[in-house]
Amino acid sequence: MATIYEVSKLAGVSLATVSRVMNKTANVSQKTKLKVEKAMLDLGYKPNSVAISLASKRSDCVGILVTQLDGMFFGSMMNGIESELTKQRKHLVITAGHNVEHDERAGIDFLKSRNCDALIIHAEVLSDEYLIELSQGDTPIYILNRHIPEIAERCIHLDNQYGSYLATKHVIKAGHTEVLHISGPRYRKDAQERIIGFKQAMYEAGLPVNESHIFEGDYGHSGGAAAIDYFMQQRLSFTSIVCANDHLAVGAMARLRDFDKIPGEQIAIMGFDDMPFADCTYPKLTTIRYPIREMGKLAADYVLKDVYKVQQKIPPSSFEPTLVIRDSVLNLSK
Amino acid sequence: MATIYEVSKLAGVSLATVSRVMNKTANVSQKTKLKVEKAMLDLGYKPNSVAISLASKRSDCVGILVTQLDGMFFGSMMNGIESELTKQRKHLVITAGHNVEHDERAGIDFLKSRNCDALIIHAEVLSDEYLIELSQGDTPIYILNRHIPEIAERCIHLDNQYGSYLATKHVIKAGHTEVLHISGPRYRKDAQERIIGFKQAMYEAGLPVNESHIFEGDYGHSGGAAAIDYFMQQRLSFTSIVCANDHLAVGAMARLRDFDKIPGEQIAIMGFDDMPFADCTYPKLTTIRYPIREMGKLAADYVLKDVYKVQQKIPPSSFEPTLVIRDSVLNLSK
DNA sequence: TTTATTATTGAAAGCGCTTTCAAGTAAAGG
DNA sequence: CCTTTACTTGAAAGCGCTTTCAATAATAAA
Repeated sequence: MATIYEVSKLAGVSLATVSRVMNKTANVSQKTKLKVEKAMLDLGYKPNSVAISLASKRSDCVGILVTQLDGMFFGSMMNGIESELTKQRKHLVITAGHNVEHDERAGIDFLKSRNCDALIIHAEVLSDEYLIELSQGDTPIYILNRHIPEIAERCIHLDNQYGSYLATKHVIKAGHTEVLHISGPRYRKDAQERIIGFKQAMYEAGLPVNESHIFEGDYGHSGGAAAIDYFMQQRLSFTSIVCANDHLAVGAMARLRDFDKIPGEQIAIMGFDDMPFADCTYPKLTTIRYPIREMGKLAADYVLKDVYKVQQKIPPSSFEPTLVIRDSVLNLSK
Repeated sequence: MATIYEVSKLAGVSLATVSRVMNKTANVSQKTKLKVEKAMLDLGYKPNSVAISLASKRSDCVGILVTQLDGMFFGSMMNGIESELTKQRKHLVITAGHNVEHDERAGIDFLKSRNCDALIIHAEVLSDEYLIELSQGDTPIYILNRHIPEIAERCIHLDNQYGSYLATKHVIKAGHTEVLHISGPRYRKDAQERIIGFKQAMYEAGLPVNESHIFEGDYGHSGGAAAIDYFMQQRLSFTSIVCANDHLAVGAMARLRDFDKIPGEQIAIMGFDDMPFADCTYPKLTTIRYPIREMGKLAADYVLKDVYKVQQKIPPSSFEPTLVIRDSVLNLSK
C-alpha cells in the first residue's frame, strides 16, 4: 500500500502539501494540485484511515451499540442510522451488547478507543448513572429507545407504556375482557413499561390483572409459543392476548393453531412494533407502530448536525406510538 | 484519556515496559508488573486501539461487507460471524454495499484502510475478477454466498441452483404441473442460479417454462405481493409458486388471500432460505434450508484459524441445501 | 570468584497522517 | 521599483502505541 510519503516523493512536494490537497484544508496552487493528484492516481494511493484518525482525533465513524445484530428491530434501527450517515460518507462500527452488562461496557469502551466521533447506544442493562456519566465524557452519545430524564436531550425514545396502553385499550374496546399479556424479558426497561401500560389499561377498565396472566417471553417467536403452552397448561380462559412485540405475536399465533384456536377469530392477538412483516401475517397483525427506523435516522441526523456540523433539517419529530389496525383483533360485539 | 505515557511516568518505568505488561509479549518482573498495573488502574487507563492498530498493523477487527444491515438473511449472517469472533475478543466493522458497485468498492476500501485483519464479503455486484485480485492483496478475504472457481478455497457457499431444483422438484412431485416462479433481482447471482434450478427441474419433468411465468421480485415482501398482482393480471392458471426466498413467499401468501386464494390449500407455496419466521407463518412454510448463520460462523472460524492462529476445530462442513417440509405445499394427489 | 547465560529494562525509531510555524513567492499598492 | 499583503510551500513535531536493539541486572555454570 502506497503511503502519503511515496505520493509526496513522486509528486515532488512535501507531505503537508499532499495532505492539503487531500483535505482541501488550505490553498494549493492548481499546478501542484494536479501533480499530486496524478501521483496519487499512479500509485493507487488510498489514505490509511487509522493514521488519519490517530493524527486528527476524528474517525468519520460513529459507533453503534445494539443488543444483537439480527432481528428486525435492530435491523431497522441500524438501517435507519446507516442510510443517513452514508449520505455524508460517515461510517459506522457496530458492536453487540447481548443484554450483558460486561459486553455493553466492553462495547462502549471499544467504540471509544476506536476514536468514534459519536456513539449511538441501545443499552439494555447499563445503569442510568453509567450513561449519564458517559454523556459527560468527550464523545457525544445519543441514546435510543430509552428515556433518562437527566439527559433527556440525548434520548430518542417513545412512550412504551402509552403504546402498550393503547394496544390493550384497543383490545378491551373490541369487547374483550379476558386478556392476557406476553411480555418481553422483565429486566428490560421497555418490557417493564409495556407491562405497566397493559396493567394500566386493564385497571382503568376495571378488569382484573393476575400476575399469572402475564408470561415473560424472550421477544422472539419461541417466546410466543412458550407463552401459549403455558397459558394452555394453566387452563386459563381467555379471548385475547396483548403481545409485547410482533415476534411474540407471530409465535403465539402459530402455536395457537396447534391447539386449534384460530388467531383473529377465536383469539384476538395484538402486536407491538409494526415490524415489516406485520402486514404479511395471517391474519394481518393489528399492532402498535414503533418507528424505530425513523428514530435511528433521527439519531444519525443529530450526530450529523452536532458532531459533523452538516446542515441537517431536523424535523420537529416527537415520536408517538400509534395504533395500526389490521385483522388480528376481532371485534367481539359485532 | 490517560495515555501509555502517563502510565509509564506514574509507574516509573519506560513505555516499552508498559506495553509489555499490556501485551504479555515479553517477560516483566512481577514487581514492575504490579507497579504498572496499579498505575493503569489508578489512571483508568484504556489503551487507544487506533494507535495500537497503526503501530502494530493489526486491529483485532474483521471487516464485513453485507448488502444491507436489515433483513433476516444478513442479520443471521452477521450474528453467526459475531458470535464466533466475540468469543476471541475480535471485533467487526460492518459496511453496507447496497447492491451498488461503487458502495461495495468503497466499503472494501474503507475496511482495508481501517487495517482490518481480514474481510468477510457478501458482494452482489463486484466482478469475479475484482474479487480474485482482491484476494491476492495482503488482507485475507473470505467470500460468502458465492462461488468463484479460481479462489474456491476462499468461498463459503451453497449450491443455489440445486436448492432451487430440489424445491421445484418437491412441488412437482406433489402433483403440481402449473408452477410459477418468483425470482430475486436478476442481476444477483443467487437469483440467477435459483432461476436455473427452477427451470432445470421443470424441464426434467417435461413441464413448460414460459418466461412470463417468472416474475422478478426484490427479495422482499412487496416483491411477493407484486408477483401475485402480476400473475393475476396475466390471468395465468397456476396451482403453485416456487419463491426465491421466504420473504417473497410470505408476501405472496398474504397477497394471494386478498384474491381469495388460500395458500397451502389452493396454491402451493415453496420458500427458500428457511428464515427464522418460516415455521411461524400460516400455513407453515415449506422451504429450502439455507444455513447462512452457520456459514457466517464458518467464515469467522476460518478467520480465527488462518489469521489469528486461534486453534479452531473446523467441522468438515460442506453446506448442502436441504428440503424442509412443512404445510405450504399440499400434495395434490392425496 | 569469574564467566557465560538469561531475564529485565529503556532508548529510540517508527506506523502514516495532520498541523502548526515560519519561510519563500507572487501579486498588489504606492 | 520598493513595500505590503496574500498565497503557497516545507520542515518538523506530534498522535499513542509497538518493537527492535543494546544495555543492565540477576542467575547459573565453571
